[in-house]
Amino acid sequence: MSRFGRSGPPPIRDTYSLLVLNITFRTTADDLFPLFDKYGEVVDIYIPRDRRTGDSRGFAFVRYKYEDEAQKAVDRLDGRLVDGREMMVQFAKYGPNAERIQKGRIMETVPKPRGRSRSRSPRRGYRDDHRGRDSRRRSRSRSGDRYGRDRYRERDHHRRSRSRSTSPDDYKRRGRDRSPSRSRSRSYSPDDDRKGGRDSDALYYCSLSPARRSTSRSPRKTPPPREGSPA
DNA sequence: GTTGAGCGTT
Repeated sequence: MSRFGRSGPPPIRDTYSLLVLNITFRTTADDLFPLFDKYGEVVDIYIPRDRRTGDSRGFAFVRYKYEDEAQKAVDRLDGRLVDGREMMVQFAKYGPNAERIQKGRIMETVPKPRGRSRSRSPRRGYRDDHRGRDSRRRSRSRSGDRYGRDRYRERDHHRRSRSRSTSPDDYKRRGRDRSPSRSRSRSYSPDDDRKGGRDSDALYYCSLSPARRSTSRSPRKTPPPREGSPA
């Protein structure tokens, strides 16, 4: 989901995507918005996050409306010091659906209603795209060993947790909680839970997290106790 | 609380 489009991501074919790399993990889209918006009309900004922790992966996607503005932003914002780190701005090479895009613009083979020429070549010349693509998608950092171990531990923990769930004790607790007749009689309705879930229209830039700066930029040291307590 | 090559919707 985009921060600028509540109705969904805007058409990427009409926008120029820029890839911003080397940004801090604390940098948000709102931090890049004023920087990129100054050099052109930013259509949308999206920063992929981790589904586990929810933190930024260290890069962002900025979409411009015009190519010249995007090029200018690349030339200007490339190497700009943001939050103490130089971010690298460059045109995106691949689209969200792994489409090949040039100069930030998708050059997908649009289904041109050219008559019978539509189904001429089923698939051909795509072998080059399949190679050299396995380097990524692994851990987001070179410390993947640590993450791999952590993930393994997490998996083990999850397995153990599930194993514990299947223990007679838990089973008994669960069996007591849910009645066999009730579980079948009553079915939860989505409206029951989400009733009154009013969307926040005032939520323009929900990425704004001033608390981040407050906690990070304001290393407020805890007030020392009245007396030195022995450790 | 950490890390740093890369390409996308929570």
